[in-house]
Amino acid sequence: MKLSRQIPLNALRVFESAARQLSFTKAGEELGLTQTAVSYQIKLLEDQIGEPLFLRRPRQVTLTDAGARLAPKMTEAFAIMGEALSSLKEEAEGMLVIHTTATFASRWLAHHLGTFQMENPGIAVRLETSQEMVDFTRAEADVAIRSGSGEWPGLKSHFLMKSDFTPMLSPALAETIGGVNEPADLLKLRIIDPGDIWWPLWFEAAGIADPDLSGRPFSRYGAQSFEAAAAMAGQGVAILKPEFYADDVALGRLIQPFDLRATDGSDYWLAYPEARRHSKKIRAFREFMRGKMPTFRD
Amino acid sequence: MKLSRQIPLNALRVFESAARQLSFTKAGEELGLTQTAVSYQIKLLEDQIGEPLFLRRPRQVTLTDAGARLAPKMTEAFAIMGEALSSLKEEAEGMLVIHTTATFASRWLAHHLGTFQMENPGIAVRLETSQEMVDFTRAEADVAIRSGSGEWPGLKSHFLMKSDFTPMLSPALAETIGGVNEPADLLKLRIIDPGDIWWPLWFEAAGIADPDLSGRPFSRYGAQSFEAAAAMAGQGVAILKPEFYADDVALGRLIQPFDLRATDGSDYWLAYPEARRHSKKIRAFREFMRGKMPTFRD
DNA sequence: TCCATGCATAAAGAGAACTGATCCATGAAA
DNA sequence: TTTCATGGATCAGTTCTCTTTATGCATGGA
Repeated sequence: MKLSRQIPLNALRVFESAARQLSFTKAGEELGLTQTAVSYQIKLLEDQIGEPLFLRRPRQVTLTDAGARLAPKMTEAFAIMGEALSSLKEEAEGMLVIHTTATFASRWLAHHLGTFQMENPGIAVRLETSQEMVDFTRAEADVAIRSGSGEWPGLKSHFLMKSDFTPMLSPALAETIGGVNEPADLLKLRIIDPGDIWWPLWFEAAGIADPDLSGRPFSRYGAQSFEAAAAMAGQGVAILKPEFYADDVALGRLIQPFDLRATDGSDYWLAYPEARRHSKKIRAFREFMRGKMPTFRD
Repeated sequence: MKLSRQIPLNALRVFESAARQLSFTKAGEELGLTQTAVSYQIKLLEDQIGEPLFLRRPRQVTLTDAGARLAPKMTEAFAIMGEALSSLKEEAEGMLVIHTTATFASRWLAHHLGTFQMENPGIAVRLETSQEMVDFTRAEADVAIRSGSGEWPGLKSHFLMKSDFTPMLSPALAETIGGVNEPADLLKLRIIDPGDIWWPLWFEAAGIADPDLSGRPFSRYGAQSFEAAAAMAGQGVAILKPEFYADDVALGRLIQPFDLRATDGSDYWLAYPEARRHSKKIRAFREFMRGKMPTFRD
């Protein structure tokens, strides 16, 4: 059975307007309908109720007792709906939930989010971090910043930057072997997380096809930011995305001995559901990222 | 523009049910829809709002923040509507407005309406009397009892009884001329309202083709019940519908000297708008009339 | 691993809803 | 009085929303 058969909601909506204005024509104007449609809906409702709601007098309609009782209730009910709906839209536009990795959050967003909030005082930001790409149908998320291929079905994604990496270490540690001058020098030092697949990728790019990392003291940190902290503490060489550690280089806590970077093929992307690309808050964040990321692409 | 574009009322209705039960399938059952339809409507609403309302988790859905804020408001609004609508139906069914002539009201309804109200304690009766046939689109009326042809467009009408008439007078008046034995005797008496077109019709039926009524003392009462009162007071002979005065005959206040009745072609009918024939109160009144009127016809 | 549950998606069809044209009644203005 | 303007009703035609059937997918439990 059609839903509209049970409670003729559209007819009630039309009735509410017509009762408020005591005119079918005006109701039509208010609702963007023709007078014909209003007449049709009112009759529909009257048939459903089994009672006339309007008395048709020439050049004006008036409410019957029944209509007069019904009208204020309908006005009230539709007011509640309208308010709930519009306040929902407002609130929804005021809260931006960003999902990203712990590393990107701490190393990049932390530095730039303040600017976004200055520019968008009406938008509160909530940051969620996780290792996996967020599923927008299962979690409350507006946008995600992730490394990957940029191919996610149903999502619109914008290229942010290449996810390439290079060895980094503390200046003091480099000094212990008289400076790091060529890639092979790194093998004289402790490698932080030698199981990381980035290491063989980088060494291969550096011309050292098959470095023996297997026998080395093994310590898995799992998150780049922890590895970076270990490197800054002089505990070894870490392989990091230099974009994230520009500050630490500037402050002398880390050095990047080689310009050479390697990549594992996955880049950083901004992604959000295709259907929500016109949302105000999403547009605001997208434009903010475009301004902050020189390599941003649509 | 379609009305449903502005506020997707049907989608909200579906959302309300789904949010209350946290299940699309159950919502479908409650509303008499398939799960597919529910899914479609929810998506429609989410697109309209620009914000997901449900989180789809395996084997169950849960409300997002936005959904949780919206749901109680919708439940409230729909409750108001539902209550207003059902109380309207109850009230509407509890008040029966009968339009009829003053004569029918005082001479027939007055005697029988008590029975109707005993049988239908939930229905209050309001009686409106007027000379003209009521226009159901312009006046608050549920049923009308009228004499006429029974042909009223848009109205369902039931034959009640023939609208035939015969002379009636007080026994005392009849005695003054030694009893009324043949129609011509009536011409010896004062005729109440000799201008009434019923008189020539009846005399013609009685075989007196062209009685001279023109020179008689003229008094126009206009309503049958006033003429009847005058006849009972012995002021003359009135031409009346005997069905209305059976009581007065039984009490000896009036006599009907001849069985002969004449008719002007119009009968008594019960009428109401075709579209409202299934209304409970109208059905109740129709069945009541059927029981009280031996000549009632569908 | 297999089955039951619950939602999503696609395609197609029904019919509700809307429109445009026209008609009618009435009150006001000429 | 006649004419005009206003406001609804009616009718037929059309659009497109909504619904259904069929199917797929993911997950939790047996």
